[in-house]
Amino acid sequence: MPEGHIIHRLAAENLRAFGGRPVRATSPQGRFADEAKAIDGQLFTDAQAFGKHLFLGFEEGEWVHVHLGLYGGFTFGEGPAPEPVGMIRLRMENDEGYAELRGPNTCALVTEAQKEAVAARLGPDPLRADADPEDAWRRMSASRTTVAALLMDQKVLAGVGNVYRAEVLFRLGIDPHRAGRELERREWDAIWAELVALMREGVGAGRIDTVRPEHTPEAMGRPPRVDDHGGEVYVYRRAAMPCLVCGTEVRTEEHAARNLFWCPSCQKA
DNA sequence: AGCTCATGGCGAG
DNA sequence: TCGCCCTGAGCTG
Repeated sequence: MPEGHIIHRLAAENLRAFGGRPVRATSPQGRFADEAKAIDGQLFTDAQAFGKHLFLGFEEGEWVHVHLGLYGGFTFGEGPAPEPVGMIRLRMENDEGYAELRGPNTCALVTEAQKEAVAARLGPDPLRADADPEDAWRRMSASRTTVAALLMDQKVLAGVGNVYRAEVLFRLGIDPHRAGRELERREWDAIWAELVALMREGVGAGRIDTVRPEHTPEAMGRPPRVDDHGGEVYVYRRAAMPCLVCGTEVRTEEHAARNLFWCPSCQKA
């Protein structure tokens, strides 16, 4: 259940667990059996993240391309891997430990060229050092689509999902329904800066926390609340609850087939 | 046992 | 914009 911060974290975790050593690969579920056999026993050479896309590199030059989708996930364990439970698309093991991949939207063996093609069609990723926010601004500032939809469009920005988009717009007091072309340059600069800071923090924490110290439930004298996603947030999945800043009921609506959350009072046009 | 929901994305029309 | 794909948890009955 991942936005970009989790994918970058997984790249580091896979590299730490398997990097520079041979890895045993299997597909207990069977749906990745031929590909797992092809990489079985190779050196695990690299792990890279581009937005929500994860690439695991192997010595013969191919990559395992993973996209977790809505509910895919990795788990890591120490020691020998236990009997498979449930649908394990890919399991990797070495003498120290193992990793299991379940429910990915994508799990495919690809060439270097295919990997580059995936990276090329993505917008800048706030978590990557080589990201150029100007690419995103060009698309944003030319579009009649809403800022809410643009922030989730991976061709515009890579790695931002439903939680970060809701929280960044809240923190900057921006109405999600405004068109991209109506954004001011300074507002875009602030959005990018917030994404870089919040997502970096998310990589370290492994969860999304966006509430400023002065607005935490403790500071405000409210009962603590942590959502199922595991972080402390202003509006994401807080529909009909009081805004942590102004007390107005947080609103929700379906917006381009995803749930959008915002405070109608703090986020005005 | 069956439904509903979830931090995502693709292709068809 | 819709339907569909991936899987498991947390309900309801």
